[in-house]
Amino acid sequence: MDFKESLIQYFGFSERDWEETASRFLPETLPARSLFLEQGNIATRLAYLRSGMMRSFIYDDQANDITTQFFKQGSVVISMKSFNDQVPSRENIITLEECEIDVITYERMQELTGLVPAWRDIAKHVDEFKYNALMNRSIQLQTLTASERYQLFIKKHPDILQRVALKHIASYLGIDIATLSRIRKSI
Amino acid sequence: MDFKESLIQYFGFSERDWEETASRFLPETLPARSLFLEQGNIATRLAYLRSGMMRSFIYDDQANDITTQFFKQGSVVISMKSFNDQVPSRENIITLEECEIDVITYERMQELTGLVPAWRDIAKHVDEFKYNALMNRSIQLQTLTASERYQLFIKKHPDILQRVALKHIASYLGIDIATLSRIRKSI
DNA sequence: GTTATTATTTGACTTTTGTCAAACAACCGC
DNA sequence: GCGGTTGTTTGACAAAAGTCAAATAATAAC
Repeated sequence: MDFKESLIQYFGFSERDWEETASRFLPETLPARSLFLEQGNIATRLAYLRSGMMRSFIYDDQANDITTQFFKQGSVVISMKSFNDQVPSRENIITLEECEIDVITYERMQELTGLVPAWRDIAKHVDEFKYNALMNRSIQLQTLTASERYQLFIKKHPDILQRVALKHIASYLGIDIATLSRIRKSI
Repeated sequence: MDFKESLIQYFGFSERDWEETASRFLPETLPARSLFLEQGNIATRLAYLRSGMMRSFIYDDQANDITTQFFKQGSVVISMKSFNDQVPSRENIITLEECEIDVITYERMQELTGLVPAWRDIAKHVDEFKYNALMNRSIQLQTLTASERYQLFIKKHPDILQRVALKHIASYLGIDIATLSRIRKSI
């Protein structure tokens, strides 16, 4: 089911609602390794990822590049705090491959929630989905060993494993790259 | 500034808004070590914690009690996923001391968002605040050593340290209790 | 294609963290 | 205030994870 159909089915969109929505999402193609959002800037846009893959990352206190999220096909690409509150972002979002996205600006999204009230519910759903994902991730970091975290990751995201550099997976899991290499050998 | 004043000041509440609000929050006193929410149940209530302290916890796959949050005076006590979506909770919430709370049920909260639209914004604020807190926590678990996590914790929450059993702080930080004891000796 | 860059693996070693068991300390309920 | 329960510390040890440096391997840029 595509985007339009799911809006109609799950959020009761009318044809008119869909038109207001579609006219505000603009298709765009980003080359590989290009920044969608840079830290320090206010997130002015949100994207639906039609194809390709992105990741978000921060720099820790030793300036290490730490991956905090992976975005794959079908994901909503957003820095929640920065976009929702219009404050400078702590995180960067960068493409890992060429990406096809549908982009909406903060202003257009404001219009849209005015015109199509169901967009409030969608936004709430997205926020809650992201919150739950983060909660699960947090509990995993809190309770699992490095090896367990990696094994769970490949089980849940075999597709990401194929397409992303191991060093990004390592930092995402909070594991040193050399340690991850040894974990991989041992299983 | 108390609750009423901040609603008037930050959310433009009228006297009427306040009355609708106040009549739906019921004061209650919970004894120490009593469950506010038990896993498997749907969270029917949300509380504002006037005094006392609570924690949320889950059981991991080895049935260890893992603390996931501390709630202190002034916090909103809620299991977000369970309350917002009205699904069974994975987490438990329990008092650590006698607590004075103001409680509102899910139904009353629904009424309130209908009568006082600003409550939508407040709910959004609370959700975002919790999301940001979780994001910070997650990054700490991902990037800091056990000792660094503990030192940051005592710096940010000296008050909790005084009032909560070390084993709960240990599980919250993802550290074995014996290891935490040694970390404490070393600093 | 070739070279330069970047990513991954591996070895040798150190440090950090966990495990198990026992001792000690604090707290609770009667 | 006593006895039992629960919480914390400690020792001896084992396992997990990190560090540094070098060797390979893979990839990107020309």
